[in-house]
Amino acid sequence: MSHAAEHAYRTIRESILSGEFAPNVRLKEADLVAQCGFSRTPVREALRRLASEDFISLNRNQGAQVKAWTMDDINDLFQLRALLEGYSAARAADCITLIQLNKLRESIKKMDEVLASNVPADKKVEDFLIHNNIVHTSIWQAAGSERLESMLGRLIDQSLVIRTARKYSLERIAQSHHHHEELLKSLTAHDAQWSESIMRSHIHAARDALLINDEN
Amino acid sequence: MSHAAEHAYRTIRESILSGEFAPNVRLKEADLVAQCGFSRTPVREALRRLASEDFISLNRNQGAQVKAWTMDDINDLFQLRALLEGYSAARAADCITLIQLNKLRESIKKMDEVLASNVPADKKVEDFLIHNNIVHTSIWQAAGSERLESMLGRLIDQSLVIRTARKYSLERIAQSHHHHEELLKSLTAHDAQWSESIMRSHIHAARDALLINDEN
DNA sequence: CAGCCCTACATTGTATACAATGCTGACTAA
DNA sequence: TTAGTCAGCATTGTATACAATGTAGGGCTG
Repeated sequence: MSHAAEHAYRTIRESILSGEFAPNVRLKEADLVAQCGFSRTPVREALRRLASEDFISLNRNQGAQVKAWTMDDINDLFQLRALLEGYSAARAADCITLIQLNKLRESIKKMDEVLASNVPADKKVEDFLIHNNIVHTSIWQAAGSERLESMLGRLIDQSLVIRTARKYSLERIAQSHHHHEELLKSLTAHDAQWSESIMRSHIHAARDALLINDEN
Repeated sequence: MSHAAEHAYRTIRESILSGEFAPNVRLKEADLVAQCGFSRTPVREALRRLASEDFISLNRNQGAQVKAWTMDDINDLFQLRALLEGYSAARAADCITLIQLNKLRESIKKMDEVLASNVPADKKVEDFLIHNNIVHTSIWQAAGSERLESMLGRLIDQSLVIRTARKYSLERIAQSHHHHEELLKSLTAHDAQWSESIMRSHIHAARDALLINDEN
């Protein structure tokens, strides 16, 4: 994607993720042009891409609208994530290399350090999520399917929409961390079934955490 | 998608599927404009969409190139299809309605008629594939997840690229038809595991058929 | 003669003007 | 009063001109 279009894409996407553009709000090209400073062409390109990634819906001659998610959508999303991430873990178990395992171990160690560190809880959560993300993408890569990787990437992106403004408790994160450690064991043992099961649990637990938070 | 852009999209897509645009061929905007009669704007929009659907790859300032598929890609594609279509069948088994079951029965009956009819083999195969497609999409719908539906839609579209110029033998199609009949039974019984298993077999058999053909 | 740079061209990226479309609200007729 | 129609406007769709970028080929230099 070219420079202006890429920039427009990121800008609009961030505005949706941050909640600035609320669900069901209509996005007019002219406004977006004013906001990000490029002409309509790259803005339109960004909108098409956002539509293909399910952030917005486009209706002919009626412009773009930020998508609203129902509880069913969220459940659906996590069920599919559980299925695909589980599959990804199983495949990774079969063919993960020592180098990849070491990288994984490294990231998990960093999470340990983050949890043990003496920084504010918010910062802790933020840092943790960064390494969490690395762990997951590393496993996708180890699974060795670009197609699977891109499908999962999209699903994760979509779940970011939901996560906005949610708080993760430190207890939840500690649980999540235990999953990671078990995952490292199962992958080291090259045990596909074990890896798949623990990964599925991990995703289901994440969904549970979100839905619990939602009731606050 | 708007009229001109939609038309350009279909035109280019058909040219790729038919093999007119061979793998690794570079697609220049100017040529495509000449071919489909619209201006560059809708053609560019079509190219972006085709890229997001993995038909082509785009490099900044270097235009579009038709994607080439390796044997690994094909295997990957069908593995993911087996996983997702299996999941879709399992979900459908849980919640399929009598009306949906009747529609399915109807399509399968039509396939029966096609197989029993006295038309040329080519025409038979073509008609069969149309109803085959209806059966699959009906099951996705019954599964009740739009996200799953759209993911499967993309995977199927991609497998069309491979199918180009392949011949399906009537024996293979008959086998496929047996799967459909068994699937109807398992769904009628609301048996999720059975439905998932038979669907997975169905997809794996389809892959096998393609790869066998490839060796001719 | 080989390697590098530099220019000209081919191609894509961006801006903007113009066309087409759908919506809103006022006016008319039953 | 209300339903329907039509004009004007707001907005998106398309075409095209211009800018930026990458590439190829020739000439220069060591």
